[in-house]
Amino acid sequence: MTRPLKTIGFNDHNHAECVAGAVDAADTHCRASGLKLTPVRRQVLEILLRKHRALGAYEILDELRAAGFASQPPVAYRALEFLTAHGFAHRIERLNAFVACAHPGERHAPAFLICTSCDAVAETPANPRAGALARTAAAVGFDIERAVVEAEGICPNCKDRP
Amino acid sequence: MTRPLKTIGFNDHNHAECVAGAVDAADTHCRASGLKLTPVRRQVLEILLRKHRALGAYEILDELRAAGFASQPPVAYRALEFLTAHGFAHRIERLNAFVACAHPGERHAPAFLICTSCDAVAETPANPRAGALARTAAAVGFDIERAVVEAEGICPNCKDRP
DNA sequence: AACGTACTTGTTATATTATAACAGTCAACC
DNA sequence: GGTTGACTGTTATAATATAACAAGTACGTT
Repeated sequence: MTRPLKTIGFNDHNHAECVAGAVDAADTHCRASGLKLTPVRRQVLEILLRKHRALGAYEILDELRAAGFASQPPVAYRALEFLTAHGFAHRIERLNAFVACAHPGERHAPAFLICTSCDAVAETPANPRAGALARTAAAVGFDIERAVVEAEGICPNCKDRP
Repeated sequence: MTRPLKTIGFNDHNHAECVAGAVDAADTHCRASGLKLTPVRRQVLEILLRKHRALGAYEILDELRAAGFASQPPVAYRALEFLTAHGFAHRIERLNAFVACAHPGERHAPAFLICTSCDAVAETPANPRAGALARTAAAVGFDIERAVVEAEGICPNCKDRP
């Protein structure tokens, strides 16, 4: 039995397993779609998954360097472009940072909960076609193609232990 | 008689009047609240209102320079900090840019429609406490303090004249 | 008027985030 | 086995943002 309300990112879990599983899933998806999960890309995905929070491009670059990869900015940015383009990671506009995707593979419209106390970022599905904004947009004739939805606040863990 | 559906930012209007009115409103609000709408701040607000789109800090800086003000980055950033802190302007995270507020004065939670074709930005009221994201947050015990909601797409003007 | 205080501005320097441009590498395909 | 296209490495630089401190200004108090 699953606990859906706990699956959006603020709960404890077996992290090694979670990382390996997500990398495997990305691997499988790439194979199936003719995409190349090259060593740099895989490494960046693994870094994001392991840190399990939003990382700036230059933090990722430091980790890449530590892992023996090239460490010039374009290396990180190109890997991140690949990962975000194919839904394996997302950019958090508010933080100029990146997180591994919680629901990789499927095309989806994510929304994020950002804890301002511990910097944790949780992803949750959004529906750009529902809600007041979608109705407003429709009413004025604006066609929404993509939406950035990032809520900042205090996560349950930080609330419990202030 | 007003046309409420047309008031969110994509319509034509008497722009000189709209700028002057908004600056006056800010002026009045500042006087009433003990805030200082200093020359630089007023000028930045006027620049934002006149351009009527999202402007980067360095674009604003160029305009400030043209108007005879100091032109080092902190000058612009400080004015923008004042204007955004008091609700006379908003930061658009997606664009690293700023827009004049469409509903200055009142404390409010704005959402934005950003046209990817003509760069127009329209503001519309959002309610962070309604909607699916708010329910998800409540369900997991996340307290939302602030939300970034920025939809990108094609505005009615660009749709009509492609 | 003289003073103190809080805030605002001007300025220098630098940090942080991101991309352009081009040369070299590699794997897949014909 | 050569061509092609994608990926990587590297240099350089662009774009966005802030720290730190000196100097000026408004304003209430004496």
